[in-house]
Amino acid sequence: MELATKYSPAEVEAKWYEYWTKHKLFASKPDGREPYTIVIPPPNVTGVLHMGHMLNNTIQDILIRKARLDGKNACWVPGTDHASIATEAKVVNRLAEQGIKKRDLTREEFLKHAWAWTEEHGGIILKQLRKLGASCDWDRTAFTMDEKRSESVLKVFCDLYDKGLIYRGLRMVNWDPKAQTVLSTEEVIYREEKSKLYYLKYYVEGSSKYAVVATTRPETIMGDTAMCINPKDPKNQWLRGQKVIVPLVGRVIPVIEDRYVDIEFGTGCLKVTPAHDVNDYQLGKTHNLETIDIFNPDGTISEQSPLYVGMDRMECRKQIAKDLEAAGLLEKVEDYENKVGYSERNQDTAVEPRLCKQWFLSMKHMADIALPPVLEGKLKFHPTKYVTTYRNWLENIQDWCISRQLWWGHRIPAYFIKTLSNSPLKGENNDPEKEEGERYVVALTEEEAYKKALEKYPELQSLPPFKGGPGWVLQRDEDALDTWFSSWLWPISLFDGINNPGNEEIRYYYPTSDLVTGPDIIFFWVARMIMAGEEYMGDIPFRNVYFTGIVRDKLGRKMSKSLGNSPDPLKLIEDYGADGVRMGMMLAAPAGNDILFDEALCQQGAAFCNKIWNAFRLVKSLTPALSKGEGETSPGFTPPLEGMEEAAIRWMQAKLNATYAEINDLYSKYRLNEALMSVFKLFTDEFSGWYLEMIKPAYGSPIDSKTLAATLDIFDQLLHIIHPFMPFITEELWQHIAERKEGESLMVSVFKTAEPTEEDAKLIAQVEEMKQIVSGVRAIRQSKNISPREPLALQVIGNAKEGVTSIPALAAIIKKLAGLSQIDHIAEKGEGTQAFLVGTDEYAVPLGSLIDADAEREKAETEIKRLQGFMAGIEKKLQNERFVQNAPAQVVELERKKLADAKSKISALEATIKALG
RNA sequence: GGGCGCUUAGCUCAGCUGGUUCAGAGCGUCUGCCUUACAAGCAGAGGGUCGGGGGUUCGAAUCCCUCAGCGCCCACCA
Repeated sequence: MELATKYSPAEVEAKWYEYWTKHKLFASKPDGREPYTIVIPPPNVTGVLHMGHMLNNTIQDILIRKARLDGKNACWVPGTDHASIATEAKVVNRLAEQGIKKRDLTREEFLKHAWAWTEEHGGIILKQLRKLGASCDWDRTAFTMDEKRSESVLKVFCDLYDKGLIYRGLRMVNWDPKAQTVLSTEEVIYREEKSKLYYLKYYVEGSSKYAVVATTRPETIMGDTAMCINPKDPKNQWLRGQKVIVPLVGRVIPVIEDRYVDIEFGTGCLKVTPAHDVNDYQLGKTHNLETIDIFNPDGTISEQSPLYVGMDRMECRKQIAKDLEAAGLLEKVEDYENKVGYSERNQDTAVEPRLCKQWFLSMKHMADIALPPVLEGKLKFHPTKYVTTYRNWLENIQDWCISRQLWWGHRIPAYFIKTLSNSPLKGENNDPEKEEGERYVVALTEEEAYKKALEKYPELQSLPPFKGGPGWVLQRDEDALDTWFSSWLWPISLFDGINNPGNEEIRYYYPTSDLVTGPDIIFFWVARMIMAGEEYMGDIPFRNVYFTGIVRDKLGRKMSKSLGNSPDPLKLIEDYGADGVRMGMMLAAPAGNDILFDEALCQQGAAFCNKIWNAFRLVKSLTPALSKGEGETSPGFTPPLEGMEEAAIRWMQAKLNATYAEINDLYSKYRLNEALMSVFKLFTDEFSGWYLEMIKPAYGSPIDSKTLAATLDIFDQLLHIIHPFMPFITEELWQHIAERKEGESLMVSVFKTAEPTEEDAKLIAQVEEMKQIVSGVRAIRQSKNISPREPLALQVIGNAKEGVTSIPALAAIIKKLAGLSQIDHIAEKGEGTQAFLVGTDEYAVPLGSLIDADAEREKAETEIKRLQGFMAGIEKKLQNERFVQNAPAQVVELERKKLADAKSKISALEATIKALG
């Protein structure tokens, strides 16, 4: 079979992905093996693959594939998230393009469009993951809004309500005027912003004097219902008990006093707008102030305001500044930096504090159960620094606002009781801005809701009938739940653990093994999954969380559409192959740090594939001859010398075992980039650079069949080690190195190496020494411009004869790799040789007239000087009594050895100078 | 305003509880090679005193203090 000198990934990757899928090799079912489970962080159902996903899923795939090779029952569950705000926004936009407004549609009509959109775009991202090689158990693909997951969500809502943990309350919440929904505190991101500080004049009623108030939001003056000063503020004492006039508006408001006001800020006067600021709301409550809501839900000025009705809040700010100026009510405007909250999903929309009634989950209990497993280390974070972040958040937790004014999502299973007759129930009140008087029940079905309603409100039975039926009906809450209220159940709901507690799957797969995700969703998702896990399973949802970094470009900038610095993942795969891209990602990804992505790294990945490919071509080209002792029948066969091949094989196996032990350790610490680097060096340097050169027969000659078999075996092991990182090329070559039955795969062939032994370590050390001798000779060739083909002799000087050249097999390898005609052991080196040291052993290559005596002498002298300085340092140390007394004996002994070594090196160098004449 | 983390070779990063992996790796750079697996390659070389300062210690990249710079998270100062 002819193999091209370059590896071309495209066909190979498509072929093997199909093969794996066809034979269901990613599938997992509970069995007797140890489970290894990962649940995918579900990407947005209508999302498109970006570099963050690439990194995240490459890591998950590496872990899953490693677990498979370790013989575990690996199960990677894929799925998508309905992403209520983001998806609803996309659907709204699309409808807008068609000239359809959301508010003109019924809920059912809108949802039809949303599902159509989901089906059209849904799952594209999962298809893209296949290109990357992701070995998910696709038959398990789930969606946060599919039947099982939806049922789980509603059940949990009802359960938590019954436990008294979910409540409905009137609160100051964060309102997104664009999406027109509330957000949780976590969904608001604050950005430092250049803005203006406006100084407004508030005239004292019936006086020509005025107070000045500094504000960043002049457009809220229509909602002012007080001015506040600090009672201890001397400069504002004159305002005590006065009434002031809101500029432009003309409303007269009282001056109140509260220690909350910062005397130092601005003029020490604060305008109080209870409807539009969290602190002002508190003040309003304390001081019994009126609340005037001057905004509509879309951020325009409401009818409640005497001025600017219908104008957008941002427009209004500009206009009001002009009008204040014109009216002489604006004292000055200063530049100012402040933090403005934006919606996490609509990053161009400033969030508005707004008072309204929402559903909340009480978090105290959740924090209490979620904190211990992480603090006690039962659940581990990698890197550990996030434990502090986690703890901080949980210890200062706020209740979770879980309702959203959206249709795309899980509709809240709460039913309001609406009276129909002319005689409503006493105290009935469905005003969203009033706390009291609401009647509702929470139930899984409407039928159940009726029953519960009658139980909870027996007075309903006495309500006069309406049009022949009961005098009341149930009206289901229009709102949907926060997306994260479904994702927090993910590790449980994927195995149907809410609907079918204790089923076989949940018992087998839960707790899952590792979660791989970004630190940006530690609160949104990770913490809440731990809460749900503890609440519903009484156990952690996963044992380890590996937090990845953010993918940035090579200049350290975040990848963004506007910068155009985000490569298209699929294009990358096309250009470098999935294996190449995977390696490129991983090389750039130190555990827990941001990754600076550089396409050149994919290049390196692709080059490594090529290296593997060509090493394979060499191995494949070797033709076996009979083994030693079986005769030498093949023409041109050179029998192995002094056990050279045996030594090479033993060494390579030892090196492989030792490296794999190291790699396993790195995996356990999630230092995957370092593991990959080890794999890379093992293959490139040790196997290709040294081992293959050791066993490679002369051109056209056959190879001893035992050596070939051993080499194939080593190659097989290397493929196993590389496979998690580069699944495609390894599978391709694995199929070529032996006869395989249809359905077999490298991916599921369990692999283990032997424990490294002391003898292994000794052999490895000997070969390291040997390599240095070879490199020493090569360096001489390089400096003297001697062709590798020209044979040289090597002199082993004096005691160096006890080194590795005394081992025939290693000496034979040295001869082969250094291109030597002979190795001589001599007592003292003669003239015309160039020497080099390996440790304290001295070697020399006779070069005759090629030697530049002056240059050599100078080099030796410089080195002697350096060594003398080195010795002086050590001697000083050894003369220091406190060192000798206090330092461990080992350390002192070591210093003595260093000294002795330096001495012997110097005498060797002196001999060199002498020999130069 | 609190908290966390970072600063080591041109770049990206390893260096755990202080002393043989102590100054490392990969990439890049330079030099020489089209050597019959691979020029997406091979061989060889150069390069940092570990952000600044101080301290502890026989001994500090490693521990402590301090200054400077950078990054992230949290927090209602208009």
